[in-house]
Amino acid sequence: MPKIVDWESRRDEVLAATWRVIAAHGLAGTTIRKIAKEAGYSPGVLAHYFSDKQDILGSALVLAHRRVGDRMDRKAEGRTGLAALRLVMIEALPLDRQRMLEAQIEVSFWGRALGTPELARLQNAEFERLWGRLRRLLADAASRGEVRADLDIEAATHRLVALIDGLSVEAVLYPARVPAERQLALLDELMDTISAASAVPPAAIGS
Amino acid sequence: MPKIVDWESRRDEVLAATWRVIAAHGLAGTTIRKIAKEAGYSPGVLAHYFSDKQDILGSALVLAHRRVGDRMDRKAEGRTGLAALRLVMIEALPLDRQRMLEAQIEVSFWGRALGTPELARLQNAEFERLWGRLRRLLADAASRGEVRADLDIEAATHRLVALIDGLSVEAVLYPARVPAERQLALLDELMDTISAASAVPPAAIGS
Amino acid sequence: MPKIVDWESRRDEVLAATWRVIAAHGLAGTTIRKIAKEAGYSPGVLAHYFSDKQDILGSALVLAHRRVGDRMDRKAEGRTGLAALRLVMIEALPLDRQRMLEAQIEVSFWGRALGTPELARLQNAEFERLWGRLRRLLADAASRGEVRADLDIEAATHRLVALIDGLSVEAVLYPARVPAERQLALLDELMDTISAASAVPPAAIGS
Amino acid sequence: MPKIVDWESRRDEVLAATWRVIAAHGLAGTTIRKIAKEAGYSPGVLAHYFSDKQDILGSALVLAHRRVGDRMDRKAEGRTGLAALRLVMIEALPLDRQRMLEAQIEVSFWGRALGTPELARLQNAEFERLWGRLRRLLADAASRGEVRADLDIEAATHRLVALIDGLSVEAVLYPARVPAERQLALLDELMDTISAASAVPPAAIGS
DNA sequence: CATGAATGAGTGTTCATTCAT
DNA sequence: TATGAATGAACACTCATTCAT
Repeated sequence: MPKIVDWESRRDEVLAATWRVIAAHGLAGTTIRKIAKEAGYSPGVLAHYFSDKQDILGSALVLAHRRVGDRMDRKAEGRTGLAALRLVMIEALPLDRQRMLEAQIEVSFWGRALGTPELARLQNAEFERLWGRLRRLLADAASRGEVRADLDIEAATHRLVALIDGLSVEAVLYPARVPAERQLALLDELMDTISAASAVPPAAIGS
Repeated sequence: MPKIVDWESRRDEVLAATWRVIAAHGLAGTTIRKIAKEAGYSPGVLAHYFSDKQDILGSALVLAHRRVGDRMDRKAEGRTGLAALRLVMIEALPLDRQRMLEAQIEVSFWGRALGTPELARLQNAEFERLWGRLRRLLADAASRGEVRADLDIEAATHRLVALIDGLSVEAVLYPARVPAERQLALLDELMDTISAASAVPPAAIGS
Repeated sequence: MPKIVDWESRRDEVLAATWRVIAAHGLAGTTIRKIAKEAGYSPGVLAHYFSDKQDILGSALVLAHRRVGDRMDRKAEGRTGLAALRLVMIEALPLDRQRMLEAQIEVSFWGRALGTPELARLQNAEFERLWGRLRRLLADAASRGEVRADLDIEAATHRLVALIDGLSVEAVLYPARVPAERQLALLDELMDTISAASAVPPAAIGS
Repeated sequence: MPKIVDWESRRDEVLAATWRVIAAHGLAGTTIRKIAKEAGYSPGVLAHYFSDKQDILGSALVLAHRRVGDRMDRKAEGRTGLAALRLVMIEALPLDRQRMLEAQIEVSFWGRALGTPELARLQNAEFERLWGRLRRLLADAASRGEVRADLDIEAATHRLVALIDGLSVEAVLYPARVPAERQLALLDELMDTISAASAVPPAAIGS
């Protein structure tokens, strides 16, 4: 009678350990042995839950994204339009320890995509989900008349995503330069240029 | 009468080969053997020009930055204020093949900083230079009355830098999503929110 | 139920293989690959039992000394004074195959000390142990009135140690010149000059 | 018209540099580059004076021996028997800086013999010369009636050689334990057991 | 299921040697 | 004759992966 283990929770446990190792040693310094040690298991056990190292790393990235996505869902629940968008954006910015860790994971994987097509595809799909989520929120806000009438939703989505990505890498590399207040200021500035409530004349922006 | 080689140009030759290897195989897949092969030498030669692999990689990053900086100098020469700033920004964005390669180099190194404090310090210093250059240009523009009277120069610098970083990583990972026109549109939008010529009432933005 | 290995005995197994490789190829020709092959393992295994090559070599030297020391303990057990001293000396001289191997190990490491301070320290500590053991035995013999009343114990200890070292290197380099009988003759001559019982007329020495 | 260089003196210059490198870095840390640098030449020039590294090292050892031999010749000139023997022995013991350097060279090469048959043969020949020199001096002393009538000249030679070798290695590894006075004391003790004049009462030895 | 011993390919690096200049 | 650039093999070491227990 084999021991019954909670497959999913065991996997998540290992993946969370993977996050910590990546944050501490970088992706290049992340070995299966370090992950196993951090998780409290023997190196060989990972083979039961993952096919290989690539699987572990990819899964760690996906899980991190899912955690962020879940938080976004919870925070935006019951809200709509720009109000929901702002809360979603806040979950994506490296504003506290947890989100800082997520940014470290994220940035670590970016450079890996160049030599690992499989990972590049994965990142593309993940990126697509974030992009789609933001675009949907913007479209929702537009349908509610919350945004400037002439807003280019694709371009606006791009501005949001670029802000997340830009601030993420800066927070990882130069944390002192990216305090939470600055991040919120840049976010709100951006939201203002989107908002219909802004006194900004349409013709002056995005032309 | 020994064979005389141009030390500097030989180094640059190897570093350019390093760029190509990084772009093709990623930083993790960049080995000294591949660099030597790409440069057309035997693995041992690199020891003549560099102390170790870290030296090669760090030098490759610094040289890439210097190339960008030199182009910025040339393009901005004889110009001032926002006009100079725009030309400088254009050299930093992944708008063509060359600048795309530079973005690939840049993004590849970001993830490496976490496990390599030495590299993190180097990146900090390089980042500081870009940040300082942009801030100086903004201050120059301000002194010429080209920017909004109430502009927070630090925050505006940050928006510029975040745009560069955000678009860089996106261009590397999802090139189809970041065509040159989109990049220029986002840049000009940002320039507009900075410019005094903008009809945007000061109170409406960045408050 | 993982495969259980006797850590200590596996280490000793590798170290004994190291001895054989050193004796056959010299310390300069001793590579991790040769050691692994001689021990019957793949090169990578050694990393499980030793931190690095220095660790292997140092441990091989220490183990060789411990083997000699253990034999000395066994042989001298229940004996005292000069009788014990003589048996101890015999274990240190390259009188048979096993002790010849030990001499080869020993001599191989001497030259290594110059460029390896860490190893020099180790050798100093080991030398100290042999010196102390011989001095204690001499002091014991003195307390039993077995040695000449005016014997300088430090100098006498030195003569014993110098004999071991001198004969060791000669046995390694010119084995034909250092047969067992010659070694025993030199040892007994030396013991005679120490012994109080030495009724040996001057003329009888060296015969 | 080619530049005329003094072949021999250029070789000796390189070999003296080799001694210094060996003393400073050990034989294992002695590279052709270090030797060339220490001698003030470029690495490639050594190929003009030596066939390969082995040639350099072997020649360095032989030259060191010749230097010692020359000193012995000079010191013993005009002397005979035990008086000459004592002066010769003194040149072989690590009594001052120069002879200490020679001991370092010597000891460094001992361990190398095991993996380098060619070097072992060389050392055998060199050893033979020292052995022969000492034996001749002893035989001369015997013919002059200076030694004990029943002295075994071979065995006595061996005691002399073993003293040199034993003290040499100890001086290299544990210099503090082998001060000049101790070396001279051990030498004179040994000379006493050889000398016919030795009216030394047993009790006086070792004081 | 879990272990951790074992594998072996691949890495950065060093170095004696060669050779065009 | 002298240079030092270039070669390429060998080294110690790391690590993902496999597998007997």
